[in-house]
Amino acid sequence: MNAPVLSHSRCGDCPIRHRAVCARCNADELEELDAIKYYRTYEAGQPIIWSGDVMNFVGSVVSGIASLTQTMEDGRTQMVGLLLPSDFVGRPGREGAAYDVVATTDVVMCCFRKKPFEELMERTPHIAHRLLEMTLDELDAAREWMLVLGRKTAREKIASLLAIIARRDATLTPGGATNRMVFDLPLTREAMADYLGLTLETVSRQISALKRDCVIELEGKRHVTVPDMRRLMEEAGDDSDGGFLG
Amino acid sequence: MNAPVLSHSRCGDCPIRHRAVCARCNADELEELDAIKYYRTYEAGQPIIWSGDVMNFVGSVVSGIASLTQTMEDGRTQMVGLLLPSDFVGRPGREGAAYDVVATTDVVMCCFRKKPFEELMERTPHIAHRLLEMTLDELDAAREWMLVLGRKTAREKIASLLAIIARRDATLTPGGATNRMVFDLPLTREAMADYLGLTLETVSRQISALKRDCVIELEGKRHVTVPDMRRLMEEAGDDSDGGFLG
DNA sequence: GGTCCGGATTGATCTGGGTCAAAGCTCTGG
DNA sequence: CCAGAGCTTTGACCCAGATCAATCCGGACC
Repeated sequence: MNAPVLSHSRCGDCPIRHRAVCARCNADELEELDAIKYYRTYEAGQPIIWSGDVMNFVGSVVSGIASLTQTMEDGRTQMVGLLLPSDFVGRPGREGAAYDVVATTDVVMCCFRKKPFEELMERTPHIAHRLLEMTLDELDAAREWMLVLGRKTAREKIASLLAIIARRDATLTPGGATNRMVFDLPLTREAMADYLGLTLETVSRQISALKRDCVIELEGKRHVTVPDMRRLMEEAGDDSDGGFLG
Repeated sequence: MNAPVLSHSRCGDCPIRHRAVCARCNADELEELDAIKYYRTYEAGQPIIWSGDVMNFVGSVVSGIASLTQTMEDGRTQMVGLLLPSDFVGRPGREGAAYDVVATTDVVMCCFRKKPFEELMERTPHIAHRLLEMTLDELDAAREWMLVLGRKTAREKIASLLAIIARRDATLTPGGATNRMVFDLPLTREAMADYLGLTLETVSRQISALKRDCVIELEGKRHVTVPDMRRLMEEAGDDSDGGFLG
């Protein structure tokens, strides 16, 4: 069931190093990280951790998408975070996991054994500092999402989700109008519903509505073109441009 | 408009020291904190910081309640955090504030000037460590709240809020049944609505319903008695007891 | 080709919570 | 004592989104 451990590679080569916890490490520190580092793969749908389990590692997503979810006894579930490549998983200094972590697509994780990682962190202020930064980022994202969940309409929720995914995933189509974007939805309608606090039927209807109104174009069920990001941001009820338009 | 700076007092005397950032500091470090520390008061309703403002301090709430809110252009607002005594405000390493912070009741804050605080943090790993812990706590709270906002019914939302306030504020009535609790609501119906993603009318109706069903007793509009916390937790749709029952 | 199966879409209907409106409390100040 | 302001409650009605149910689509596999 557990996927095989992949080959080691120098931490400096890690494909996510630019945003990762080790971004500012010197040679000695990288050496140490390499010693406790390993890669691990998970198939789409596979659980990575269950809420309450003891977590013996921390790490970053290298590729694929994982989600953090909370579930009530009666089955209602709410996704509380989306882990995209370079996002960090794990809570240094905490024993157990606080949420279920599930691989939404096939996922490759870059993991560090927890105990030695914490020891290294103890000795290396800039790693603790970087972790604090990343945690503050997550906190901001969580709180932004609270506004989406608490106050936005279904249509605005969908637009907000598309905007977030575009911000992280999409490539500006070169040469075209500056604010055209193209990407693949990494989530099923049901997963979107769980993220947005909606039902999958409502998600489907609102996506159809956005398509009908030419806010987005769809090719198949997953491939999305946003002809005008500005328009999408308006639909999201978001005044700021999210930092990706000039 | 700005409230007067209160008298200094040794950091060791700080009434919130038990949970505060300086909980583990030695004498030298406390000395340093004292040098950059001051108290500040805000009246109920007064803004403490506006979203986007440059923040030149960090600090903790000593007494009173403040709230973090986000507002859309059309006026819809969502409270994204409740700051109770001992909670930390401010984002070390960040320039601006991310949300509006408003004093919901009269508030006393224990503040540290930001620049020197950050320098001290740079030199003092356990402060950075403590901040990371506190930020992780906030992240957990935010994500727990996402489940409330996304998936719970109005009645469950109210019960969840009452449970949270009880957990932080209430005293177990000594001698009585072990799980009886009494406290004062520190929020108006409107503020509750903003926290819960509801309207104030719905909040009022659901509180009346909980009263009618004997889940709570009300004396005036703010003084609440919970005769059986277990029952309240059930109403909140929360299987766990939140850690305060035997 | 056909059949299965796991999404996704679309329609019909229902309902929880929003909206609009009218009182009702309680405190302050004259 | 009354008047007014601010908060709260309650009622009547409405609508966005949930629920229930019927297809539909596009692979994978025989």
